Amino acid sequence: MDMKLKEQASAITELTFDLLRCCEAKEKMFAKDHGLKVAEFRCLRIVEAGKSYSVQELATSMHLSPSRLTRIIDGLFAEKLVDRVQSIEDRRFAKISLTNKGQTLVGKLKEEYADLHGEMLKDISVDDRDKIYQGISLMQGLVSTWLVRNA
Amino acid sequence: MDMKLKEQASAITELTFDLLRCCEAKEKMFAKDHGLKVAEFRCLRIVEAGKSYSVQELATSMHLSPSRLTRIIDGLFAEKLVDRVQSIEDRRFAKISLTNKGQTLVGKLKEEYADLHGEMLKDISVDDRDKIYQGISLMQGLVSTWLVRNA
DNA sequence: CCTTTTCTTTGCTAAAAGCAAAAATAGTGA
DNA sequence: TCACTATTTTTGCTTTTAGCAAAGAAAAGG
Repeated sequence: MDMKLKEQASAITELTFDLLRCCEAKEKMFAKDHGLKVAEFRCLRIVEAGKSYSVQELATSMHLSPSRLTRIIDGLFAEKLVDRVQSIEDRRFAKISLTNKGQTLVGKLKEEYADLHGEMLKDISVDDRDKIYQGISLMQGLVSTWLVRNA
Repeated sequence: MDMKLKEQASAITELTFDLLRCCEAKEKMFAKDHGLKVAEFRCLRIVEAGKSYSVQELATSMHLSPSRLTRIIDGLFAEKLVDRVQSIEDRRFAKISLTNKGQTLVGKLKEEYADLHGEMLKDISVDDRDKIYQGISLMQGLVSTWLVRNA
């Protein structure tokens, strides 16, 4: 009865584990090729041009501690990729946003990172790409809600 | 024409990125709950009972440097989870294998880690689980071969 | 034998990350 | 008002993760 679940769970566990290792290696390569630390790349990748973020927001969406984020932002600030201003409404909050230089870089990063994936995906069928999308989408949703419940 | 590819690549890039962060958080929680460092958990997860591995083999399959592996194995050895003996045929090689204690632990780890995924997967249909499997399987293959070509 | 190659370890350094305490600010109840 | 509490971020410190380059040890070939 639950045998099927157990089997599928095992198989998915294994695959996800391998995928994770590969994707980490991939991220590391990409960041290095662009003169960024992995943490910086990961951070830049989630900030959108024009929006501003608190340290906490960034920490939460990156699954890291606020103190860790302060350090990552320090680095980006030093490279003039982000601005950091105190919020006027509540001066405890920082407002982190991309500088012009940051926007340009992030635009390029997103484009090139998508191109890299395009390169990987170009030789398979549209259908298979859709299977990848659906599968990962489902999985991402599950892991995400599991985390909320269990963290 | 290639518009479809570009779109799909972007979407998959984004999703994979999010999935990665979540799975890393998940691994970290799991390792911590079992009194292991993340690197130790990752290493234990790939060694099978009865088999023996060289440092290099482990390094390659974990996408890490041999020197890093030496240190991880040091830790596991200190906890008496693995044995490390010199190969008799070629004494440059180390032969890393699980101790009894290690086998017991790894058995438990694998079971519980699969259970954790079973927990996540239990409320969706067999069909959706299969979609996850297929999607991740395809993606893992692509990233893996991309890495071989580009590393 | 001597040189070269291969596998692992060691010493050192950098990057990644968290914890606990401090600092700054906001909010609140007496 | 003012003392106390809560929130947000930063700082100091430590741990974990990771790689590089050199050293050590063993094999392989000339």
